[in-house]
This record gives sequence, C-alpha cells and structure tokens, in this order.
Amino acid sequence: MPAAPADTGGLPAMSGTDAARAEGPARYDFRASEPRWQAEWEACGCFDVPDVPPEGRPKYYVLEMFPYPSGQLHMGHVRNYTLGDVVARYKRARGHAVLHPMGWDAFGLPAENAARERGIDPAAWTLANIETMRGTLKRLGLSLNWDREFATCLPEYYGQQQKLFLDFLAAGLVERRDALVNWDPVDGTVLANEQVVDGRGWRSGAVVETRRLSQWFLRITAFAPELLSALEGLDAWPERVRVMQAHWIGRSEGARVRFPLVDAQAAEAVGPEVEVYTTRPDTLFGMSFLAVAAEHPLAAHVAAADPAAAAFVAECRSLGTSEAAVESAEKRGYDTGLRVAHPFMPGESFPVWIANFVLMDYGTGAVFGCPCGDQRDLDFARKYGLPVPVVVLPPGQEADGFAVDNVAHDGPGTLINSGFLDGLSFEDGRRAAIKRLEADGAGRGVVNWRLRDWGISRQRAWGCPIPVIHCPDCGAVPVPDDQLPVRLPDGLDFARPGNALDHHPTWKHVSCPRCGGAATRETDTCDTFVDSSWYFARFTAPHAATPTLRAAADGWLPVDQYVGGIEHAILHLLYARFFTRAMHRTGHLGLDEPFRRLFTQGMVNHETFRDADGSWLYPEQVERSGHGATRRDTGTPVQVGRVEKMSKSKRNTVSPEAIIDRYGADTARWFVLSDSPPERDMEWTEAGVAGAARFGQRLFRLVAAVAESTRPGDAPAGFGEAADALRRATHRTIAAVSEALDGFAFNVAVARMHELGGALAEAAGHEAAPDLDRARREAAVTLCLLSAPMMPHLAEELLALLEPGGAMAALRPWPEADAALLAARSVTIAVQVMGRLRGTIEALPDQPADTVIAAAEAEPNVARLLEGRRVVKRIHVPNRIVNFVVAG
RNA sequence: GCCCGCCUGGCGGAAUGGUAGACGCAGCGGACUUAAAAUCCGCAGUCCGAAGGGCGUGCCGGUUCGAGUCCGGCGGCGGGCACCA
Repeated sequence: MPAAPADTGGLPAMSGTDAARAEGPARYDFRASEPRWQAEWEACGCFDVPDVPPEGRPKYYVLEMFPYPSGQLHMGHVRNYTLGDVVARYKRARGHAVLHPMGWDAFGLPAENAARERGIDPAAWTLANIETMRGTLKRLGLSLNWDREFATCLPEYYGQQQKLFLDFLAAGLVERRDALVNWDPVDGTVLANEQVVDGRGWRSGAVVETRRLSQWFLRITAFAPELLSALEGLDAWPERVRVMQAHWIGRSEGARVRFPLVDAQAAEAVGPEVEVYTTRPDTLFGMSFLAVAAEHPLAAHVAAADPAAAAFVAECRSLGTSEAAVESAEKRGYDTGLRVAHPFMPGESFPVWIANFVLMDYGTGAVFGCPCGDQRDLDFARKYGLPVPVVVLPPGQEADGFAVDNVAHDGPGTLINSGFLDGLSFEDGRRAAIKRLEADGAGRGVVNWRLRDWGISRQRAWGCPIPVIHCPDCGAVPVPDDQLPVRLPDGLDFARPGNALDHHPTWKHVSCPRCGGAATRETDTCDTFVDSSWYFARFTAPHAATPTLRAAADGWLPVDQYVGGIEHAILHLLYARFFTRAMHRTGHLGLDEPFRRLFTQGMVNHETFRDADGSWLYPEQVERSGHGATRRDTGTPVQVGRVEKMSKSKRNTVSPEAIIDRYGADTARWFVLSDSPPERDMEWTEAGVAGAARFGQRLFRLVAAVAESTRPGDAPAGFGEAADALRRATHRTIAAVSEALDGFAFNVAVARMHELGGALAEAAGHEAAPDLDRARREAAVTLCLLSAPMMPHLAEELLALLEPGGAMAALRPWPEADAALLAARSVTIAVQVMGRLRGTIEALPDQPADTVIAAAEAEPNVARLLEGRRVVKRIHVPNRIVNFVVAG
C-alpha cells in the first residue's frame, strides 16, 4: 500500500504560485527535515553510551520488548517504541546516561514455515525482514543505540546462550527427564504448559495431545517461593501483572497423605500406598473414594490387566484437557475394584477410581474425594452413587437434620462426625489433622506449587541448538566450551516433515567429547522464550565473548523502564525473572529482578470494513462519508464494523511506512501519544492523524513567526502584563509537562503543549515590544524543548530556526520551571454555600483567610443567599474555595 | 466458577477530596477567499429562565462543610485464570 509519490497526505500540494502568494514562512517540509536530523544525530553519536555507565551521571535503562522480525513493523510497534523513545529522550535531557537498545527476537516458526512453503532459507528470510524493519525503525527517528543491535538467530548471541545453558546444567538448574508433554500434532513439537491455551497449541490452534518424551527442563520451580515473594517488591509493575503471576505460581498449603493399598498384588506392583495432596486434611473423615489421574501409575497397572480400564484411560488421554472436555464438565470415572485403608479410620476402606478430572501434573496425581466439601467430588459421588458423609457444619446450622443435597459446602464451619477433630474450626482441624498424620507417619504438611518446571526442548531446526552430545556409553555429555557455539548447519531441508536438524545428513554425527566414540548431537533446540529471557542483559555488552560483562551488567541493570504489551504478563516476564536469578546464581549477573518499572501499553485498534459479499476491506479502499462508507474504486456501499485490534485477517491495518510517507514520523509519533492514555487501547483514525499533522504545522508557523520577528538576546528592562502572562504560561507548562512525562501521562503532556501554543498565538496579537519578544522567544524555545521527546525532528528544525548555529535539541538539557513564575498573579476562588457553588471571586494568591472570606461574603449572589441566615462554619481552602455552612 | 480492571458530553479523554468536562476529534457560527482548501476567531452537558436556578461522572446507600475521586452494596462492559484437590 505505498502512497503515490505525488500524494501529500491530505495536505494540498503546494504549487509555485501558492508558495509565492503564501505570506510568512513556508510549510514545514518533513520529507527533507526528518532524514537530515536523523543523519545529524547519527553523526554526532549523541545517543551512544559506553558499556560501563559513565561516572557523574545517573544511569537510566529504557527498554521496549524487542520485535519478532515478521517482515513489517506494525502500529503496535510504533506505539511501543514511541513510548519508550519519549522516556529515553526525556531522561537524557534530564541528565541521565540512557541505554536504549534494540534487537531482534529472531528465531521462530514463521521462518521455518517460509522455508517449507517457499523454499527460502530461514536465515536469509529472517535477515531480510530485519533489514526492512530496521529501515522503518530508523525512519521513526528513535534514539536507539544501534551499535548494540543484535539478532538472537546469530551464533554471536545463541552461542552465549548455550554457555548459559551449560552453566545452568552444572549448577543443577537444568534437568533431563522423561515427562508427559503437550504434543502439538500440527506443529509437530512439544509445547510448554504456558503455550497451551484452552487445550490447544498457542500457534497452531490444534488440540494438544499427551506424550511421554525425554526432555530438557529448566528448574524454574527451584525459585518458586522467591518468584512469588519478590512480586511484592515490584511496586512499579501494574498490579494485575503481579496478580496474574502470583496466581500462575500458585502457592497452596496442605498435606500429603498416604493411603495404604489393601490389595497385596497391586501394592507389590506400584508400591504399598497411594499418596494424595489435599488442602483440606481437616475433612479426611468425609472421605468417600480415592481418585487417580488416567496417567497415574496405578491406572496403568490396572489398565494392563483390564481392557475396560485401558479403554477408559485411552479415552481420557485423547480428550486431554481440551476446551470441549472441560466445558462439558462431566465428571467421569472408572472403578478399579481396588481399595485403600484410611489413616484415621482403622478397619474402613474406600474404593479407588480413575477419574477424568484428576490432573497428573498437579500435586500427586491423586486425590481423596470428600463430596460434602467439594462440588466436583459431590458431582462425582452423586453420579456413581457413592456415599456423601457430612463432616463440616456451616455456621448457624444445626447438626440435627443438616444434609448436603447437590451443593457442596466449601466455606468455613465446624467439624462433625470427624472423630478427634469434632468441634474444631477448619484451620484448627487442619493443624490437628497434620499433626496426627505426621505423628502416625501417614503424611505431612506441605506447601504445593502450581508452577511447573519449564520444558524447553523443541523439535525445531530454526532455534538455538541445545549444546549436548548423546553418547551411548557416557550418556548426555555437555559440549565443551571450546567447541561453542554449536552452530546451525547450512543447507537444512525443510521439505520433509519433522525436525530438519534431525535428518540433516551430517550435522548430528560427532564423536563423544568424553570417550571419543561415535555419538550424536542433541537435535532439539531451545524454546524461543529462552532467547528473550536474557536479551536485556546481553544489551549491556552485546559483543562480549562471555554472556555478560559484569561491570556492564552491574552498571546498567536493572532495566529502569520496560515497555511492552500485556500479552507477556506471565510467560516472558516470569521466564526473564527466573533467568535473572539463574544467571545470578551462576555468576553472570548480580541481581534478581530484571525490570524495575514495567509499563504495559494498550493495543492499537481500527474500524473494520466489509464489502457487500462480506469480505474484509483495507482502510485505504474505503471512502468515509458521514456515517456511511463506500468503496473508493466502485462507489458501492461498505459496511462499517466494530473497532478492533489491527490484524491482517480483518485487514484493518494501517502501515507505518505509508503513514510516514504521507505525514512524517513526527506526526505518527504525536498521534499515538496524543489521544488516549498509553495504557489504554487507542483507536487509529484518519482524522486523528490529520489533526496531529495540523498541530505540527501550527507549531511550525508559530515558532517560525517568532524566529522571524524577534532576535535572540533582546534583554528587556522588565516584563509588562502581556509578557508576564506568557512567561507564566510557559513556566507552568514546563512544570505540567514534566509531571505528565514522569507519570506516563503523555496525552496530558500533549494537551498542555496545545495550551502553550495557544498562549503563544495569543501573544502574537499584541503589539511587538522588547519584553514581549523576549517572552515569545522563551515560549518558543520551551515549546521546542518540551516537544523534542515526542516530535524530535520538528523540534530540531524549529530550534535551528530560532537559534541558528545553536546546540541540537537532542543535546540540550530539559527546561527548568522558575518557581517564581509558577504562581498565578490572581486566583479565581469558588464560593460555596452549603457545598454548592454560588459565585466566584478574583483574589491575589495566598491572601489571609479573613480577607478572602470577607471578599467571598461580599460577592453579591452569596451575600443575597447568606442574608438573614446564621453562618455556623466558614471553610477556606487557600487559593481554591470558600464554603459557608449555614444553620437550619 | 474464581481473581483483576474499567464505567465522565456525539467521540478520545482531563480533574493532589475543593468551580466536573482541560486539551483534542467530530459539529455549528463567523472572518478571509470569485470559490474551495488551508488558516484565524467564536459557540458548545442538559432542562427552566430576565436575574438566577434545577439536574448531571452506570445505579442505590454511606462518610464529609464539600465525593467523579473515599467506604459498602448492585448492575454493565472488558480482561486473566480455569476440573489446581
């Protein structure tokens, strides 16, 4: 969708005669200006910083989540990187040494798909995409440290990642073990639990199957307690992200309880006891049955001799945890015929079922069923006619006649029918039950976690090779340091299904580093979330021969401000927090939390359009007219749909390249900052962009007029009323914009700058005078400096007009508000009677209360209302309000 | 089901417990122009009205001299997690 060369983006083309007739300065020509300033910034290296932060200036590390090189930058990126760039430029002007790097999250499935579908080399495809997208980023005028750029798909990066993997392995933070894994049959790979959404692969959407494979795991659970407790300290993260992570980590307190198997033969086969995890050991006397997961060893044992059981197990496995299975919520089970004894109830025994609702990877894969206190257990018991002993009496209920029908009571209450626990509350009962279990050796109190270890093995060729060699004699042997990096080979064949690394003719065949015998490389590669789990650290020393340089990493980390989408609230951010700890433990970093402040931006939305036949139309195919819309080419009516997230499938995208062509980078930047608060979704509209472009031109005219009609350094003897008013507006704006930028309220900063623009325009209406000229120059320079983080090119252009030969905006300090000019000359004070506004008075600021109250009483309308009434209280809020409380 | 967030004009949204609606978009009126574009100026929550009032931040209630803001309840919308024992 390239814009035609003659297209000036809705702004009229300027013919020679127009230009001749136009009075005052010409229009701002962003096409000439933007590339010129980008070249100036690059030439002076003003955004560069050393690996070790310089002395004497506070450091500030701004990072936006780095992009996957899909081929095209989209508006979400523009918003993300503009937000970060405003912070970077602002902090730089505030005197910080700012690290603001950019790179590429460059491994991933789309490159393999391109290779498979079109026979393109994934590396070539990826690097070409990077080339294109880098070009767009540069056109946006972002103040990035381009000398630190890297792509995770290059051995300079993934080789260091292999080093980290081996160090983690040596530190016991990596394990290889057989595991039930989520198998995506369409992508032909294993997925992490986090990548399974509603029982389907997060990319393919295919229903995930369960398989048992030998896999590499990162031991994130080793850090579960601190990953949870440290969330409290992340007070500059959005609350909801912390809540989501806390829930994901999922700490619960309960007990493991062992139930002896009554059947000797089964006990022989799978062990004498079945262990369950419960958070409610207080309700053990309410037991009705024991249920194990279909994947539980006991289920396998039973299935081996019982075809009906085997069929049930197979059925559970195929259904898995797919959405449909969960949605139907049907509790189904199979009675194994086995029975278990009860730790507190000698002589009693309970049936063992295989049940579809029991999860193998939570707790022990087995539960004891207590129907009276758990809805799921109750449904199950009712369905299969199992007993429902009542052991919890809800508050206010009489024991006589209390029964559970079809609603379980999982709240607090008093224990009954529970032997030695009778009469206890649920907390006391739990403590007493655990104490008894431990005394009897039948169980123990435990803390359980929902978080699972992170399986990182992927049967993918376009990823970071896991640096291990499998030797028939020595087992899994780490690749020695001097053989790193383990490079991906050229000439991978993606025509065959499965892992192209695995069926590469030579790559995997090597000799064992330990015994020298014939061995094979690990052909699995790392989950791409590994690549993005430490890139922020690598940016501090991107060319180092070790994963990090401690002086650089210690100097720059943590990231002071991280900016990205909420979709990474759990996976990426949790993995990065884990990696930071693991790198700390292995000596690569000196801290635990990578991101001090986190900002999650909203999405960029756009209207959707459909043709008469229901097919989606791109915005540029549509002509809007009032409430309706028509096709540009045919004039036929178009249906205007909902405002939705920009997506290729709905064709409601606007290309950043096209927008920069038409309006320039500054306009695009200004628009994404101006309307909506950055944490909320915004709607991209043509009118909005045009409005942003108008403001840029207005600013240009205003400031160019000042540059033309005034000279720098005209020092006046004093400031008259008009000049003083403008100066106060200028300094109030400095304070307000600074505060807005500090608080990520960029839309408010924009509004304040509009106001100062208005004040400057108003001042132009007064007769020229040295004091006013000086005030106008001050306002104009201030506008340049305040807008520089947001519209950096225009700011440079205008500053150069005002002060030819002066320093660039990018090199200038942030303006300081003069405290003496922040106070208003007079204040409007609202006067209330009984809390209702009845008039306003003008007063000098900071007058004594008596004076202000007297003036308020004299306000005619107020005086009328107070007449004949007794004032019982006078409230005075300095410079704001007076409120009279009257009797009766 | 559980957890979290949000709800203010036609629209996006401002508003340390202190004049609700800043600023912008769309709209309307005017100036300039042969005309249009661009630009500039002005109007603008709603109802009654002369002054001045009434009603207004999803709904109900509370705290307060004063509530969009704090507290309790309800409703709607959005999001997250979801057979977690």
